[in-house]
Amino acid sequence: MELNIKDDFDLKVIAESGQCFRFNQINDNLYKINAYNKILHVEKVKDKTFRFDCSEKEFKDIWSLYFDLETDYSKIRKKASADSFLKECAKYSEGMRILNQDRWEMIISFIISQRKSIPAIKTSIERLSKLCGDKIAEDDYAFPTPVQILSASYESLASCGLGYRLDYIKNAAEKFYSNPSLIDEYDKLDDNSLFEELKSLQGIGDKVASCVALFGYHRLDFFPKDVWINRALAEHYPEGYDMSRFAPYNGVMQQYIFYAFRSEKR
DNA sequence: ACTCAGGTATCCT
DNA sequence: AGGATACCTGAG
Repeated sequence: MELNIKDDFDLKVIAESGQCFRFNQINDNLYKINAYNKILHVEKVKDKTFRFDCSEKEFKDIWSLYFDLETDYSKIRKKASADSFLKECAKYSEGMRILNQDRWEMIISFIISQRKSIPAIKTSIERLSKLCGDKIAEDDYAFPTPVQILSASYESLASCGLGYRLDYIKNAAEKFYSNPSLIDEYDKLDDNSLFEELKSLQGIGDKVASCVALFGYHRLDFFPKDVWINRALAEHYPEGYDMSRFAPYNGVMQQYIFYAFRSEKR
């Protein structure tokens, strides 16, 4: 199906914003997404017009929410004009959206992310999915469920390059296997309680908890601080960065800074 | 060969 | 509360 999207929607910006690890470029205007046990190809066919290789029903049921199409991102982006550096970042990052991604996948993916480069994170996730996730296409595998991870042998999991994070992942799998409704119950919590619950998991600290809250629970006010953000803030806000100005959209501002600053400095 | 990567747990003071 | 240090492994 084809869709005209007037609001901010740039595949490259989203794919390289670091919020997703299974959203990859095939060629200039074509991207492939692995999410929610499905493969989706999205092609930009002309300005503001995109082709999705799925039915209208599937789009309505899954992808509309995944892309957060009900939220007006151009409106949020304009708020960045209140700050000169953010204005510049937002302009560079036009087309950014915060995806609604699978919560369990975000928990494990961001546990994996610690002290890894983005390519290395992607490699680990692909290996893990191929090892124990459902086959959903010719050479594509869904992200494994808790029980699928628990059913895999320790040696086979270790071969996914997870390193010391493997024990964290197994702990999380046990916790959510024994209480499958917990993942969605977390969504009833307010931001601070959610943050504390996530941090109670082994291997989840401030940064990973913020990422899971922002990208899995769509709490748009979380502002994950990674090495790039810390460098950007040190360089541009030596006196300190004031979070209160952009509430409740600090997380969107964080994505603007991350994408723009990392693209420029890398 | 060697450094560093979207950090966190643990052990200090 | 805040600072220092070790940590599996892959990508450049």
